[in-house]
Formats: sequence, C-alpha cells, structure tokens
Amino acid sequence: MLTTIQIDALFAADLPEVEAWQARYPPRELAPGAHVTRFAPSPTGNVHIGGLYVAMVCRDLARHSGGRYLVRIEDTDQAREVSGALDGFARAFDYAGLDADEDLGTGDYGPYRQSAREAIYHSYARDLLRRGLAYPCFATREELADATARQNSLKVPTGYYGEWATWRDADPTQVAARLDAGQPYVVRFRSPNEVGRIRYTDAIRGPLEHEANRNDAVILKSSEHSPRLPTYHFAHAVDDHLMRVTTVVRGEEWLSSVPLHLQLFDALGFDRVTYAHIAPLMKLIPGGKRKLSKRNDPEAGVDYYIDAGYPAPAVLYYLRALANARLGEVPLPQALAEPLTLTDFGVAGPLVDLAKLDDLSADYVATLSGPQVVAALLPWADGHDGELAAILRAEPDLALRALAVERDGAENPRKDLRTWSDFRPVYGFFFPQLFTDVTGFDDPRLAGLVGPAAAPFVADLVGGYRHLADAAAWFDQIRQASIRNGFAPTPKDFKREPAAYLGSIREAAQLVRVAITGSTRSPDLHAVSQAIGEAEFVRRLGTMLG
RNA sequence: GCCCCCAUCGUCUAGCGGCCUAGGACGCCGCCCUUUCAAGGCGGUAGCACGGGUUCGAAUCCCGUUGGGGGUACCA
Repeated sequence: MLTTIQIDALFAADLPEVEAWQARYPPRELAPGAHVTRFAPSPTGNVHIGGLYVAMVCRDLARHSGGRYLVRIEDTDQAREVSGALDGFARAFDYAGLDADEDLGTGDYGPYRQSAREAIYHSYARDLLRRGLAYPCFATREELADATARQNSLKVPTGYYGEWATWRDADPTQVAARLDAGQPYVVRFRSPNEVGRIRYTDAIRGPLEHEANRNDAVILKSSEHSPRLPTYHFAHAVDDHLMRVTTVVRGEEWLSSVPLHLQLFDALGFDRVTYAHIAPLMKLIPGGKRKLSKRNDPEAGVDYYIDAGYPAPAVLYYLRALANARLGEVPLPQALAEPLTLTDFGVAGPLVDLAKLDDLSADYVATLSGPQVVAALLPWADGHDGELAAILRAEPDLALRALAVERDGAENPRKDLRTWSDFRPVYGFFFPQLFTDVTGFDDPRLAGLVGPAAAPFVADLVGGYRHLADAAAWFDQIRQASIRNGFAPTPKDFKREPAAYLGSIREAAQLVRVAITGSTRSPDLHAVSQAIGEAEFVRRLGTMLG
C-alpha cells in the first residue's frame, strides 16, 4: 500500500477533507417518512419518455411525502455529451409541469452538475485510498480487453477480480515508480471480496438476492483527463449521500449494480439509501418486445408527444396508470392528484400503447371547454403551425363557434381531437382561409355521389335557403328541396324504386355536406351552418354550381 | 459464457389458495341510434407459456423448462 504522503500527492494540496463536505451538506430536517428523490439525466440526447416517467414518479413521491425532489445532471462522460441537451430537458419538464425543488438554478446541496463536483469526488477517493479501500490501476484498455477475451474463452465471469486484478496487490515501489513516471491510472475500488450472496429489499420488488460483487470497479476515471471525474457508481454513492437523498428511483437496468453500490456505501461509511427499480418502457416488435430506444423509436422521445400536441395531462395520466394500474380506473383529475404507491408498481416492462394514449387523450380533450381548448392549442400552434396560430388569432370567435359544435351543452361531446395537430385536419374547414371551395360536380371530393343531375336541387336550396336556428326545421328545408328535385323522401322509398330517383335524402345531404365541409364525414351539418354563418354557408353551396 | 429481473386476452392490467365456467380498460368485430363521421348504447372476440410438485382445492405457493428483458465498460 502507498503511504499517505504518496496518496495525498495525487491530489490538489488544498483538497478538503471529507468531514468538510459532511458539514457543508448537513442532513435535511424533514418530517419522518419524507422522501428525498432525484432524477439524474445525462445530457447525451433528448429526454426519453421513460425518463419523464421516472421524473414524474420521483417528484410525486417527494411532493406527497413532504420531501424534496431534485434534478442532477450526470455529465461525467464528457465525450458523449450533446450540446442542447439541457434545453431539451427544460422543454420536457416544462411540458409536463415537472418543476424541481432543487436543480441547476436553485438549492443548497449543489452543485447539481457532476462535472462541477470534482473536488468532492476527489476527497472521497483520497479517503478510500488512504484507508486501503481503493488503489491505483495502470492496466491499459488493451490489457483489459485481452483479459475479457480470455475470461470469455475460459467461460469464467468477466471483470477485474481475483487473479485478474493485477494491480490490486501490486508492489508499492512498482506503483510509485509508475506514478513518478507520470503514467495514467484509474482509481479502483477494493471490493471486500465477500463470498456468498447479499440481500436487500427493493421498495418496488421486495426482497432481492444477488451474488456479492467481487469486481474492483473503477471509481475515478483516467488521470490523463481533466477534470478527472468519477464513474456513475462512485458519483451515485457520493452525491446521493451528500444530497441527502433517501430514495433512489431508477431504471431496472441498475439492478445488477446494487451489490457494488451497497459495498460502496458501506466502505464510504454512508447510510444506505432505499432503492426502487422501475421496469423499463418497452416497444412491440416482430417476434417480441424490447426496450424503447431513442435511436430507433420516434415515440421514445418526449419531443414526439410535444410535437404531436398531446395534452400533457393525458400523457401524465397514461404514465401514472402504467405506474399504478388503479389510477387508470379513476377519473383523470383524481389520478393526477392521488399519490403513487411504490409497492403497487408492476415489475414487468409495459409496452407503450399509443392507441390507448389516443383514447385517453380524446377523452381528456372532450372534457375541455372551447376556450380551454384554444388556450392550450394556441401555444402549441405558435411553435408548430404558425399559419394556424395566425388564423386562430384573426378569427377568435369563429374558432370558439367551431369548437362549440357538438361540445357546448352536449351530453357526449365530440371526441375528434386527440392532439393539437388534429385540429387543422378536423376543424380546418370552418375557416375560409383553410377551406378549398367545391367548385363543380367534377370535384374529386364528390366522387361516388350524385353528379350534375343534382344541380337543380342545389340551386333550389340556395335560392330558398333560410338560416333557421331550429335544427329539425332547418334540415327539413333540405329534405323538401331534395324531394322537389328528384330525390326520394326516405331511403326506403329509394331502395324500393331506385330507378325513379336520383337518390334519397342521404345522398342529398351528403352533397350539402361535402360542399360545406369538403368531406363526407363531418360534425352535425346544422351546427356547422350556425358556426360558419349564413353568408358563408350560402356561398359554399353556390360555388358548387360552378 | 456468467449474473439478475420478469411471465394472466393483441395491449395495459385485476387477481395475493376456495368468491374465477378469470373481471375491467384499449384495440378489433357485430348490432342499435342516425342525413355522414366522431361519440354513445348493447353484444361479441380473445388469456392464466409448459411440465412437475405441495394442497381437499392453484392463475395464485415451490421446483424445473421455455420464452422475454437487462447487466457483464474509464456509458449512464
């Protein structure tokens, strides 16, 4: 083992002792049972929907227990860092309304960015080194790769342990010589070499059992880089302890690292934290399912939901139902307000089901009033559909009238809006700026309907049109005009004697529908006529005659 | 290879030894309503991966198999 003098020479002379950090970040004074949680994203890309999911869970746990929720940026892998990632985080959290109690902007336990915590990690690494619980390792990447290859061919576990841990008990004079020569090294944890199995209780999964860790994991990365940063494992122990985190909620992929983490906490003299390992969100693929991947699946990124214009409450509702199935059985406001329960989490990775989200989202939008829809739609349009935004601003009353169709006062409001991007295709025809007139019977949108023979009917209707407020009376004039001009009074009559008529009232109504809305599928025609107004209604009908 | 996690309709799940000839929701299909669509109402489709135990009794407990997922990095 190296002497304390040799060890201290590896670090800055004014590096604080660990006691100083302990004092600087005192235990939090919180009510018993309060959870201090953190979401710790890496700035290597945009936020994954699974990340938003975990963040939502963390925040929920903290808020409902009177604890604290913090966001810590894990930027220890500077090579993989992507610029603009922090903006992406902000966009995602902002969208979902997941504000943190402590983050880059505020909080007493910072810095909340690992690259700014170098000195803290160094203090603890030095402490471990001094106590013989860590050691410098000079193995090169090539040597390590070679060892792994041999371990594989020998069919023994890979890793830096036992006879493979060549620097674990190296001769101190040899180590000192390398150090003096300025050879780059990493600092490895000297694992206690426990045999047998370790047990702990996961807050979601209950009692768990693992083989004890025997791998001497790297805790401080190569000395040839500056800043010299820790690996995830070491940073996790140091940061979560010093930030006084009580409950670590993270993805299931960390499960197999728990034995190492527990050893690290013990070696550092920290109280262990409670772990809650969440099942990953999956995607259905031919032949099975796999973890949603940012690379291959557009719906993996939070931006997908933002860009499509899914209302955040619907997405949150969906995510919360995935977390605690019981919340999927209660109304949205209640599901958003009730606390999540860790023991109620499913342990198998769920598939993200966009059809289900669409349904939830349509239900949610249907509960909104016209003004509420506009209030949410407009900000989305500002960022994603400038033309629509301008039209909504130019025609606020028309927008409200359009949204009122089969919504205001309706027992079962229309569920034709799942996302804000649905607005243009579904409601666009209400706006003259977005509507293309039907200017003749050769318009392709009229394909399959009664042709030019129906012109007298249209002319009759245009000539005698009365803009009636009563729906039945209003529709009756269409019926009467159709009967006067060769249409059967009922579908039955038409069916009985098809040759005698142009069609039935159905066919007649469809002609009007396409002329007014541009489609054979639309909301209630009378309601539409009231929304767009008499002049526009008559005009659209008239253009059909060429 | 080694280690870990998981396993109920296509999907999300309820179920924690008898209330299960397995319940709900989404999807899908049909019917009704209807001037179209959306919605709504009614009905239907479809599942305990397999094999051994334990038990009077198993979707529920145990073991094994198979399958899926994850880890095995100076990535997180």
